[in-house]
Amino acid sequence: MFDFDKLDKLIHEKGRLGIMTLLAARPSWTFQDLKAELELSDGNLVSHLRTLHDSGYVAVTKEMLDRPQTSYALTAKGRRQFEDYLTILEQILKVGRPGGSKGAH
Amino acid sequence: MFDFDKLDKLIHEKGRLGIMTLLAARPSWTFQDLKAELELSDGNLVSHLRTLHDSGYVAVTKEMLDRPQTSYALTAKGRRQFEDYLTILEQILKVGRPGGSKGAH
DNA sequence: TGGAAAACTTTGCCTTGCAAAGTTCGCTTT
DNA sequence: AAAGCGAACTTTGCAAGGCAAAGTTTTCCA
Repeated sequence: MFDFDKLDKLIHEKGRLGIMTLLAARPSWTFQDLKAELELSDGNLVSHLRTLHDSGYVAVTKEMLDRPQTSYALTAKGRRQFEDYLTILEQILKVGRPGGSKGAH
Repeated sequence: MFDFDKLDKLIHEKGRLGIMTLLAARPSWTFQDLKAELELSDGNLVSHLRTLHDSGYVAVTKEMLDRPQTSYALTAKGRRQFEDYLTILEQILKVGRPGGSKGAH
Protein backbone atom coordinates (compact mmCIF):
# COMPACT_ATOMS: atom_id res chain seq x y z
CA MET A 1 0.00 0.00 0.00
CA PHE A 2 2.92 2.29 0.72
CA ASP A 3 6.58 1.81 1.49
CA PHE A 4 6.69 3.30 4.94
CA ASP A 5 9.30 0.76 5.99
CA LYS A 6 11.67 2.06 3.33
CA LEU A 7 11.94 5.45 5.00
CA ASP A 8 15.68 6.07 5.36
CA LYS A 9 16.45 5.88 9.06
CA LEU A 10 19.27 8.39 8.73
CA ILE A 11 16.93 10.98 7.31
CA HIS A 12 13.84 10.06 9.28
CA GLU A 13 14.90 11.64 12.50
CA LYS A 14 13.59 15.05 13.41
CA GLY A 15 16.91 16.81 13.70
CA ARG A 16 18.42 15.36 10.56
CA LEU A 17 15.18 15.71 8.64
CA GLY A 18 15.34 19.40 9.39
CA ILE A 19 18.94 19.60 8.24
CA MET A 20 18.33 17.67 5.04
CA THR A 21 15.30 19.77 4.18
CA LEU A 22 17.25 22.99 4.53
CA LEU A 23 20.21 21.65 2.59
CA ALA A 24 17.85 20.64 -0.19
CA ALA A 25 16.25 24.06 -0.22
CA ARG A 26 19.45 26.00 -0.87
CA PRO A 27 22.85 24.97 -2.25
CA SER A 28 24.97 25.86 0.75
CA TRP A 29 24.52 26.64 4.41
CA THR A 30 26.94 27.82 7.05
CA PHE A 31 27.00 26.16 10.42
CA GLN A 32 25.73 29.32 12.03
CA ASP A 33 22.78 29.66 9.70
CA LEU A 34 21.76 26.06 10.22
CA LYS A 35 22.06 26.52 13.96
CA ALA A 36 19.95 29.66 13.94
CA GLU A 37 17.28 28.17 11.73
CA LEU A 38 16.99 24.82 13.45
CA GLU A 39 17.59 25.93 17.01
CA LEU A 40 19.77 22.98 17.84
CA SER A 41 22.71 23.02 20.22
CA ASP A 42 26.22 23.12 18.81
CA GLY A 43 26.93 19.59 19.94
CA ASN A 44 23.82 18.00 18.54
CA LEU A 45 24.03 19.88 15.27
CA VAL A 46 27.65 18.88 14.74
CA SER A 47 26.95 15.29 15.58
CA HIS A 48 23.97 15.04 13.23
CA LEU A 49 26.04 16.64 10.50
CA ARG A 50 28.84 14.20 11.11
CA THR A 51 26.43 11.30 10.89
CA LEU A 52 25.20 12.60 7.55
CA HIS A 53 28.72 13.26 6.34
CA ASP A 54 29.93 9.81 7.38
CA SER A 55 27.13 8.33 5.30
CA GLY A 56 28.10 10.39 2.29
CA TYR A 57 24.96 12.53 2.29
CA VAL A 58 26.60 15.84 3.07
CA ALA A 59 29.77 17.60 1.89
CA VAL A 60 31.74 19.84 4.23
CA THR A 61 33.76 22.93 3.35
CA LYS A 62 35.96 24.66 5.89
CA GLU A 63 37.08 28.24 5.33
CA MET A 64 38.99 30.73 7.41
CA LEU A 65 37.54 34.17 6.90
CA ASP A 66 37.17 36.70 9.62
CA ARG A 67 36.16 33.80 11.77
CA PRO A 68 36.33 30.11 11.02
CA GLN A 69 33.35 29.16 8.90
CA THR A 70 32.20 25.69 7.96
CA SER A 71 29.68 25.20 5.20
CA TYR A 72 27.52 22.25 4.31
CA ALA A 73 25.87 21.05 1.13
CA LEU A 74 24.11 17.94 -0.14
CA THR A 75 26.08 15.44 -2.17
CA ALA A 76 24.52 13.79 -5.21
CA LYS A 77 23.89 10.73 -3.08
CA GLY A 78 22.31 12.80 -0.34
CA ARG A 79 20.04 14.44 -2.84
CA ARG A 80 18.97 11.09 -4.29
CA GLN A 81 18.25 9.65 -0.86
CA PHE A 82 16.31 12.71 0.17
CA GLU A 83 14.29 12.65 -3.03
CA ASP A 84 13.37 9.02 -2.35
CA TYR A 85 12.37 10.02 1.14
CA LEU A 86 10.13 12.78 -0.18
CA THR A 87 8.51 10.32 -2.56
CA ILE A 88 7.40 8.23 0.41
CA LEU A 89 6.11 11.33 2.17
CA GLU A 90 3.96 11.92 -0.87
CA GLN A 91 2.62 8.39 -0.65
CA ILE A 92 1.75 8.96 2.98
CA LEU A 93 -0.09 12.15 2.12
CA LYS A 94 -1.98 10.40 -0.63
CA VAL A 95 -2.93 7.36 1.43
CA GLY A 96 -3.50 9.24 4.67
CA ARG A 97 -5.90 11.69 3.11
CA PRO A 98 -8.63 9.60 1.55
CA GLY A 99 -10.59 11.59 -0.98
CA GLY A 100 -7.77 14.00 -1.73
CA SER A 101 -8.00 17.52 -0.31
CA LYS A 102 -11.60 17.06 0.80
CA GLY A 103 -11.00 17.68 4.50
CA ALA A 104 -8.44 20.44 4.19
CA HIS A 105 -9.60 23.47 6.17
CA MET B 1 10.96 28.41 7.71
CA PHE B 2 9.11 25.24 8.65
CA ASP B 3 8.00 23.64 11.88
CA PHE B 4 9.97 20.45 11.73
CA ASP B 5 10.42 20.49 15.48
CA LYS B 6 6.67 20.32 15.97
CA LEU B 7 6.47 16.88 14.40
CA ASP B 8 4.58 14.77 16.91
CA LYS B 9 7.06 12.30 18.34
CA LEU B 10 4.36 9.71 18.87
CA ILE B 11 3.48 9.73 15.20
CA HIS B 12 6.94 10.35 13.82
CA GLU B 13 8.22 6.84 14.27
CA LYS B 14 8.24 4.52 11.34
CA GLY B 15 6.03 1.83 12.83
CA ARG B 16 3.46 4.17 14.27
CA LEU B 17 3.53 6.39 11.23
CA GLY B 18 2.55 3.35 9.20
CA ILE B 19 -0.25 2.53 11.60
CA MET B 20 -1.60 6.06 11.69
CA THR B 21 -1.52 6.36 7.92
CA LEU B 22 -3.55 3.19 7.49
CA LEU B 23 -6.01 4.15 10.18
CA ALA B 24 -6.50 7.49 8.47
CA ALA B 25 -7.06 5.80 5.12
CA ARG B 26 -9.97 3.64 6.23
CA PRO B 27 -12.38 3.88 9.19
CA SER B 28 -11.55 0.58 10.86
CA TRP B 29 -8.85 -2.04 10.76
CA THR B 30 -8.57 -5.42 12.41
CA PHE B 31 -5.39 -6.40 14.16
CA GLN B 32 -4.78 -9.08 11.57
CA ASP B 33 -5.16 -6.72 8.64
CA LEU B 34 -2.77 -4.21 10.16
CA LYS B 35 -0.31 -6.96 10.86
CA ALA B 36 -0.48 -8.26 7.30
CA GLU B 37 -0.17 -4.83 5.76
CA LEU B 38 2.62 -3.51 7.93
CA GLU B 39 4.57 -6.72 8.41
CA LEU B 40 5.25 -6.08 12.05
CA SER B 41 5.52 -8.72 14.74
CA ASP B 42 2.59 -9.25 17.12
CA GLY B 43 4.49 -7.82 20.02
CA ASN B 44 5.66 -4.66 18.33
CA LEU B 45 2.32 -4.01 16.71
CA VAL B 46 0.44 -4.43 19.97
CA SER B 47 2.85 -2.22 21.82
CA HIS B 48 2.72 0.56 19.24
CA LEU B 49 -1.06 0.36 19.28
CA ARG B 50 -1.08 0.55 23.05
CA THR B 51 1.16 3.61 22.95
CA LEU B 52 -1.25 5.28 20.55
CA HIS B 53 -4.25 4.22 22.59
CA ASP B 54 -2.73 5.44 25.84
CA SER B 55 -2.28 8.83 24.21
CA GLY B 56 -5.88 8.90 23.08
CA TYR B 57 -5.11 8.69 19.38
CA VAL B 58 -6.67 5.31 18.74
CA ALA B 59 -9.90 3.64 19.82
CA VAL B 60 -10.03 -0.09 20.41
CA THR B 61 -12.98 -2.40 19.87
CA LYS B 62 -12.93 -6.00 21.00
CA GLU B 63 -15.35 -8.49 19.56
CA MET B 64 -15.80 -12.21 19.91
CA LEU B 65 -16.78 -13.70 16.59
CA ASP B 66 -15.56 -17.00 15.39
CA ARG B 67 -12.24 -15.97 16.82
CA PRO B 68 -11.42 -13.03 19.01
CA GLN B 69 -11.07 -9.95 16.87
CA THR B 70 -9.78 -6.55 17.92
CA SER B 71 -10.36 -3.54 15.73
CA TYR B 72 -8.74 -0.14 15.72
CA ALA B 73 -9.81 3.28 14.58
CA LEU B 74 -8.64 6.85 14.92
CA THR B 75 -10.21 9.04 17.56
CA ALA B 76 -11.05 12.66 16.79
CA LYS B 77 -7.89 13.68 18.61
CA GLY B 78 -5.83 11.17 16.69
CA ARG B 79 -7.20 12.50 13.44
CA ARG B 80 -6.42 16.08 14.42
CA GLN B 81 -2.88 15.20 15.43
CA PHE B 82 -2.31 13.25 12.26
CA GLU B 83 -3.67 16.06 10.15
CA ASP B 84 -1.25 18.46 11.83
CA TYR B 85 1.52 16.03 11.13
CA LEU B 86 0.60 15.84 7.47
CA THR B 87 0.60 19.62 7.29
CA ILE B 88 4.24 19.63 8.32
CA LEU B 89 5.03 16.95 5.77
CA GLU B 90 3.60 19.28 3.16
CA GLN B 91 5.85 22.06 4.39
CA ILE B 92 8.83 19.76 4.09
CA LEU B 93 7.87 18.85 0.54
CA LYS B 94 7.45 22.48 -0.35
CA VAL B 95 10.68 23.67 1.22
CA GLY B 96 12.71 20.60 0.28
CA ARG B 97 11.80 20.86 -3.39
CA PRO B 98 12.83 24.33 -4.45
CA GLY B 99 11.12 25.32 -7.67
CA GLY B 100 8.13 23.06 -7.15
CA SER B 101 7.89 19.91 -9.31
CA LYS B 102 10.84 20.95 -11.47
CA GLY B 103 13.04 17.97 -10.74
CA ALA B 104 10.34 15.30 -10.60
CA HIS B 105 11.25 12.42 -12.92
C1' DT C 1 47.89 38.79 27.10
C1' DG C 2 43.20 38.20 27.82
C1' DG C 3 38.89 37.37 25.78
C1' DA C 4 35.43 36.09 22.46
C1' DA C 5 33.44 33.37 18.96
C1' DA C 6 33.31 29.12 15.90
C1' DA C 7 33.53 24.39 15.64
C1' DC C 8 34.05 20.27 17.59
C1' DT C 9 34.61 16.37 21.35
C1' DT C 10 33.40 13.95 25.34
C1' DT C 11 30.61 12.06 28.89
C1' DG C 12 26.64 10.20 30.71
C1' DC C 13 21.82 9.65 31.10
C1' DC C 14 17.70 7.85 29.59
C1' DT C 15 14.34 6.84 26.39
C1' DT C 16 12.74 3.63 23.13
C1' DG C 17 12.59 0.39 19.45
C1' DC C 18 12.94 -4.42 18.59
C1' DA C 19 13.25 -9.43 18.85
C1' DA C 20 12.02 -13.57 21.08
C1' DA C 21 9.66 -16.26 23.99
C1' DG C 22 5.99 -17.05 26.96
C1' DT C 23 0.95 -16.36 28.57
C1' DT C 24 -4.13 -16.12 28.49
C1' DC C 25 -8.54 -16.99 26.70
C1' DG C 26 -12.25 -18.64 24.07
C1' DC C 27 -13.58 -21.72 20.57
C1' DT C 28 -13.37 -26.12 18.06
C1' DT C 29 -12.44 -30.86 17.40
C1' DT C 30 -12.25 -35.59 18.63
C1' DA D 1 -13.85 -33.57 28.83
C1' DA D 2 -9.22 -32.92 27.10
C1' DA D 3 -6.25 -31.33 23.79
C1' DG D 4 -5.15 -28.05 20.42
C1' DC D 5 -5.30 -23.84 17.90
C1' DG D 6 -5.20 -19.14 16.75
C1' DA D 7 -5.73 -14.26 18.31
C1' DA D 8 -4.12 -10.96 21.27
C1' DC D 9 -1.24 -9.52 24.63
C1' DT D 10 2.85 -9.43 28.21
C1' DT D 11 7.47 -9.78 29.61
C1' DT D 12 12.37 -9.64 29.35
C1' DG D 13 16.59 -8.14 27.76
C1' DC D 14 19.48 -5.83 24.70
C1' DA D 15 21.32 -2.27 22.06
C1' DA D 16 21.02 1.88 19.53
C1' DG D 17 20.64 6.58 19.60
C1' DG D 18 19.14 11.25 20.94
C1' DC D 19 20.04 14.92 23.96
C1' DA D 20 22.05 18.07 27.29
C1' DA D 21 25.98 20.00 29.42
C1' DA D 22 30.47 20.97 29.89
C1' DG D 23 35.01 21.14 28.21
C1' DT D 24 38.62 21.75 24.28
C1' DT D 25 40.98 23.87 20.36
C1' DT D 26 41.94 27.48 17.31
C1' DT D 27 41.99 31.95 15.37
C1' DC D 28 41.15 36.65 15.47
C1' DC D 29 40.66 41.16 17.97
C1' DA D 30 41.12 44.65 21.76
